[in-house]
Amino acid sequence: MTASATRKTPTSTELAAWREYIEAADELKRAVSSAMQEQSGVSSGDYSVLLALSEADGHRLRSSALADEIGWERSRLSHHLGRMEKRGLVGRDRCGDDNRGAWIVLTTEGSRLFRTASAAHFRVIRRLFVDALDDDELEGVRTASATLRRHVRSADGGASQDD
Amino acid sequence: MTASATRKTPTSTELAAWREYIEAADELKRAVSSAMQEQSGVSSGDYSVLLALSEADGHRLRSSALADEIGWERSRLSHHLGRMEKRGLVGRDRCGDDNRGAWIVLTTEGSRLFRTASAAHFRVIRRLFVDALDDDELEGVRTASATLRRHVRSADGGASQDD
DNA sequence: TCCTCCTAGTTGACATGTCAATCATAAAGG
DNA sequence: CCTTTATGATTGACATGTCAACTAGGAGGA
Repeated sequence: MTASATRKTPTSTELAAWREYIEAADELKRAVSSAMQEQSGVSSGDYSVLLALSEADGHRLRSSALADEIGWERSRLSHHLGRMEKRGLVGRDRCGDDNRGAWIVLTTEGSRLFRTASAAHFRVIRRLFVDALDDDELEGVRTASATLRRHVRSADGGASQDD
Repeated sequence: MTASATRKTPTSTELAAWREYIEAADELKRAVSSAMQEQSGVSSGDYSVLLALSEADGHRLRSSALADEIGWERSRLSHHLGRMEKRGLVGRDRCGDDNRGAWIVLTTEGSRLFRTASAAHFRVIRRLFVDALDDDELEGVRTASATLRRHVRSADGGASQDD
């Protein structure tokens, strides 16, 4: 906001850092998804949903609570739940006191698959991510990521701080 | 590969780092895409393609060279080029010595849009990414990202080093 | 009651990605 | 030449995401 604000264009070093960063994240995400899919038949999206439901009270959540929990848009979740329901991983229970929606519940099959997928998830994260970095690097990545998230969230609300 | 190999499951600290990392990347990517789309009507995918073509000799590339350049699968690029062609951003020139494909060329409109989009791209990257980190953090992110990419690439080829 | 507004969630259209199959041309070998 | 095989690229089916529009039920007030 001060000295650097006079420069509109990132330096080539800064751009290179951006490019490394975003491509690394893409490649990692793709590799993790494909390994998880292959090892357990569960995508990262499926896994987020299953994890949130597993940790929820009674293995069930209202769809908007679930969306908040995993940080998804409602419509994205709605589409995804439809697909998971077709596969028998989740179901819906009518909710007495509010008929606008229902509880999203983990089915027996969903629980079973989640246990399998967790093991695969842990192996994959260890192999592709944790094993690549030492403790200091890992800590550096964690704090930088947290900083970036805070920054993006604050910039998004107050948008158009450009120029 | 040694001490840590006896542990199958990442520690909760390691998992937390993974989660911060991947969510930060997702949020950043989404924020950047949406800001670029809004400011210039060009998505990050479009931008990669336009950038590669702009830097190419004669503003043209064979489709597989372009795919290598930006690290995409062929079919992904093919679909994307189809959409960009419909919008008039790229075209195809028959290639004399090998009739299996064509040169992908930047149209005048494509060049024009690329210039606009570059300005937006720089502003957005600066605002959402570069401004969030100091020089040391940026350098840390760059090296950690490079390390991760190397690791993923080597693990992907030789896959299934699990257990 | 009934009108209005809010909230929960779904839907449809479309952009984007992946995978496997296919097509056309090139290159090699008889 | 004429098969066979390799290469460049597209296609179709389908998974996944986004956005805007819509449905339906709750809540408050005249």
